Amino acid sequence: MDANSVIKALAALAQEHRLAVYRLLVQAGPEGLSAGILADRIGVAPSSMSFHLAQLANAGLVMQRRQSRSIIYSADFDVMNSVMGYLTENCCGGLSCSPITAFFPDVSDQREVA
Amino acid sequence: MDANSVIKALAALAQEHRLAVYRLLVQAGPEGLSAGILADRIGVAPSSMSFHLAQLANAGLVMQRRQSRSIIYSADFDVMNSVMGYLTENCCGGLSCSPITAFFPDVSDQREVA
DNA sequence: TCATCGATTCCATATTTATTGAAATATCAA
DNA sequence: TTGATATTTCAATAAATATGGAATCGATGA
Repeated sequence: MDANSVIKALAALAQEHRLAVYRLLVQAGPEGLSAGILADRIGVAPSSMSFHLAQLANAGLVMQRRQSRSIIYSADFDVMNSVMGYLTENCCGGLSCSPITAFFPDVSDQREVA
Repeated sequence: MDANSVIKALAALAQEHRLAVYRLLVQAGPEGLSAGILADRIGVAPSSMSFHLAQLANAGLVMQRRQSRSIIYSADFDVMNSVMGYLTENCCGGLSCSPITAFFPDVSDQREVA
């Protein structure tokens, strides 16, 4: 994965609402969530949500499919996978930064988005 | 680690020059590199480099120490470690996105910064 | 067909970010 | 002290980002 793609993905996630959206989509699994539901849950105008979803899609972090009138978004793990690989490879000392040493969940942070 | 800290770290890395700086500092190890050397290597004005280093420092990704007239920056892996943990925990399906499946280096990308 | 619903695009605006020259600060050496 | 060096801060500017109302597009059902 090239640096440009990594930057696009990091920039997509480096925003309060988009990070929250991505977390919701990860939770939601393959079924995904519609743009409208996401706008409601996050609390932004539909047009703003479209803007943010476009960024996530442009970074390759989410997939979209039409289902009747709704457009359903779902997390696509491929890019996230590559980003994690890039960071591990290029931005970690090779010793730390591994999820093995950081895997324990921060329970206090579990409900802050929904 | 709270979402805000993650966002700050991701935003710090989601910029061409800053990502390049961080990679250089990871390569450089604990000895680090001075602000001037970094400005030269990256190819930006000293004041621009100060701006970017301030963002990395504010995100907690780098440490600084004065050594004579120079200020030496070095990578601090703690925050990166936490970010990796947060992403693994909250933004990955729990199945993929693990460095175990993405660990193999992209050799073609090794020299693009330096 | 027509009204409606869900989502996006367009537009205007406000905010944030990035950039660099110039000035200010800190250190050192003569 | 004076001058040179390294870095940051300040100021001005340009560019990118985020926001939401209004208009538009697509799909559905009566």
